Amino acid sequence: MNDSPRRRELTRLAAQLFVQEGFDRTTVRMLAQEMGIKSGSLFHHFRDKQEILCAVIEEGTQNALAIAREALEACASTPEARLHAMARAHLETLLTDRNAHVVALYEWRRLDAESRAHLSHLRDAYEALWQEVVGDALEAGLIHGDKFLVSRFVLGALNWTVRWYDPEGSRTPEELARELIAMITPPAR
Amino acid sequence: MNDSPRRRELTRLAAQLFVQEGFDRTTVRMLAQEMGIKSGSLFHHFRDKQEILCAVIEEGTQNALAIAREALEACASTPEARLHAMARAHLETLLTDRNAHVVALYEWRRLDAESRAHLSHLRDAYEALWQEVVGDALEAGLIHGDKFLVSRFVLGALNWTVRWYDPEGSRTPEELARELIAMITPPAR
DNA sequence: TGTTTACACTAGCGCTTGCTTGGTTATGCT
DNA sequence: AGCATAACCAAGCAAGCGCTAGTGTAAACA
Repeated sequence: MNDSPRRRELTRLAAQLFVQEGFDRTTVRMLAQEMGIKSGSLFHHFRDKQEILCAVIEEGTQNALAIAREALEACASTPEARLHAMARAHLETLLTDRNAHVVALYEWRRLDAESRAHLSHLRDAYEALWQEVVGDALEAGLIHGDKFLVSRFVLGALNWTVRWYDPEGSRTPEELARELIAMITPPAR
Repeated sequence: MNDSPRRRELTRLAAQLFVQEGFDRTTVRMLAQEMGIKSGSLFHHFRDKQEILCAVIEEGTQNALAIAREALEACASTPEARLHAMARAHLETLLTDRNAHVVALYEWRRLDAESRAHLSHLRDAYEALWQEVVGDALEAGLIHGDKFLVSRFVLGALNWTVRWYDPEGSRTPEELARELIAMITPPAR
């Protein structure tokens, strides 16, 4: 019941369906068909439908966390570079792992109590990373305001992009990140 | 089938249930019970379940639009005052009409094609208002960046507040609006 | 060679869903 | 008084839901 390569693949397919139809409207039969098996076979890989949702969100969040940490290690250590790296990493995960993140954003409330508690820790770790980077930028005088408030405003702006951002359009995540950081930092430095 | 006072009341109750349970998990029987009638009677007021969702979102959006327009008329005509008035109005609607807005944010995709088309116009009108105010602030040199991009970033930051903002907490919408505007405007003016 | 393990199948149980039907009661106008 | 209309109810249909039980099969291991 733990994670096999097959389960990974199924989780990816499930994420896609959850985005298209929403969690509640996605039936186990639809999931099974998309996976090329019968509905009964699905419960060999997942205990119940809830566990599929949990798996989708967990993988998405874990990827986001990993990518953010890599980005921080790879970039320069100036507060501005770190801020930019975080924003860019966030936007890139939002694209490469789009389905999982849309599910995490829109179907969070369908999680039962224990799944939610488990995943909350992951999400909190990610937000703590943001607060750390934002805090450093504040101390350096790069931006101004309250650490938690700024973190939340920025995360909101970034997450909202899934509503309007078109990957086929002219802007890259790199540019988008730069424009966001430019918006909250004074023009003359 | 059009809007009676009773229908208004029912719409308000529906919004509350949709927030608690989500649209798909809210059954017509739950709706009816909350309204103090039997499930069959529900279809005297609404053609089908979809129409209830549509009514909830329509009223929320129309209120937001009205309140934003009032706020703009009531405030000073400087770009900064107008920006602040819009942010504050948005946060206040998000509070007073919280249920309807949460539904609009999270259950938008459950709308069928025609409802969505109808409501898109309302939403576009609201966003156009923001773009106008942001555009003026840009021309006045108050903020910098792209008109559409800034509008979307700001709207994202504001809408995200429904995830974390606690009305019982120490911050008022007024303060929150001020802090957001401060974040995107250079400190020295 | 015999046994285990992983994965899939068929069949269907018990329950809930949105919505309809056909009829009853309350309100208010003429 | 007579009538129209709005609001409601009890009962239930057809479809679909998540999930279970029991079985088959092919590869991996002893």
